[in-house]
Amino acid sequence: MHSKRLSRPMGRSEQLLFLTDEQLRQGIELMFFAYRGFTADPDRILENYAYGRAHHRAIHFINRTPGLTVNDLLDILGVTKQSLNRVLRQLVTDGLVESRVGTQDRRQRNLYLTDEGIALERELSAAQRARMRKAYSNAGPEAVHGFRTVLEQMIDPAMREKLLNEGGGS
Amino acid sequence: MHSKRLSRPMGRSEQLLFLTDEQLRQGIELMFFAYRGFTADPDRILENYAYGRAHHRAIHFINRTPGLTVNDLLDILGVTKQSLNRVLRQLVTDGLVESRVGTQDRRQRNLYLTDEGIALERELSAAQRARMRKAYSNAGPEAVHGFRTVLEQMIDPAMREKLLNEGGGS
DNA sequence: CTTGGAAAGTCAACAAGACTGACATAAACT
DNA sequence: AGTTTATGTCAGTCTTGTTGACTTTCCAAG
Repeated sequence: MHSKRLSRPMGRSEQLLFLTDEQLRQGIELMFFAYRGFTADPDRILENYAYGRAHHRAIHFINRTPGLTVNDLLDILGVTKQSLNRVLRQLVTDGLVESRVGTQDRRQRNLYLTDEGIALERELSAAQRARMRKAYSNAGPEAVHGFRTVLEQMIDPAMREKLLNEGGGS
Repeated sequence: MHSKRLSRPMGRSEQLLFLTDEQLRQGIELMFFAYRGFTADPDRILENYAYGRAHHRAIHFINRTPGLTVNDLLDILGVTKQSLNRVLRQLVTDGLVESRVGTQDRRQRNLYLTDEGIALERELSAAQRARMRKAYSNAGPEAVHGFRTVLEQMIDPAMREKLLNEGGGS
């Protein structure tokens, strides 16, 4: 255990980390309320389009990695193909997502946002980034680093590896 | 780390915080994946009881504040009373929650966990605390402080006030 | 005291978005 | 040729949200 030293004197590591059940409970509730705040803005926007969080997630990751396959998206989102397919079909029908037959492997479908899809993605991510930016600014750079460090630890190990194999940590 | 160039000169705080869209996007995805990890353990446990996340939330907050009214819980959870009522009815029927008619105002119902309810709450929160404890330990005390600071900033202001009026600062 | 409105809670019906299972098609692999 | 893989679809179920209509209880104005 790599324990960072604090400026003030401390006892055992439990004390250092304030790992009482009460402290942990506060952390748990913080996650709950913060996640709700985090999704509030996009949820409001999506109501105007008769879409839901599922559509947002699909749009987000297609935007991040244009040309990814349905299977790639399935791995990221962790839902069933039937569930994803309903959402994807709507987005393709509505002209927000384009599904092109793969070039090397023609069983695959490569997914891309259309101009309209890009426009919605911008609207959604702008709102979410604004909230994130405000939270970061108010908290300060040291806090942001800690925020990221703890959150990374909370991700399921298998998923964390996948992310590191592409996103490239800071 | 590929640093993006901005079109305008950065203000001091922005420079410090690296608030590029790419950095913010990483924060957004971190929230998404971390929240999924955060709820994974309870979700697994709840399957054995044919309950869902909604039941977990109700149980959690009844345990935290025994005797709270349905309206109190409604304010915390931010769902409709009809939605909460279904969940609550199941829990009462199954003998995990007791609903006592209010003493001063008999329209109200004060909610308490039964021994069985307390047992399930323990099982769920033990799993969640274990994950939180591990994340905290791996990240270190300074990171934990930053984590809490940023998350607090992400909560909707109205909700944050409510929490401060009871939970007390760290 | 009565009455009318507001508040708390309940019942019923419906919708979004997860799930499973079965099956179809096309392409790739062996 | 036969099997596996990638994708898509149909049908049905479950959880958990929603709205609308309703009862019971409380309180306050007449």
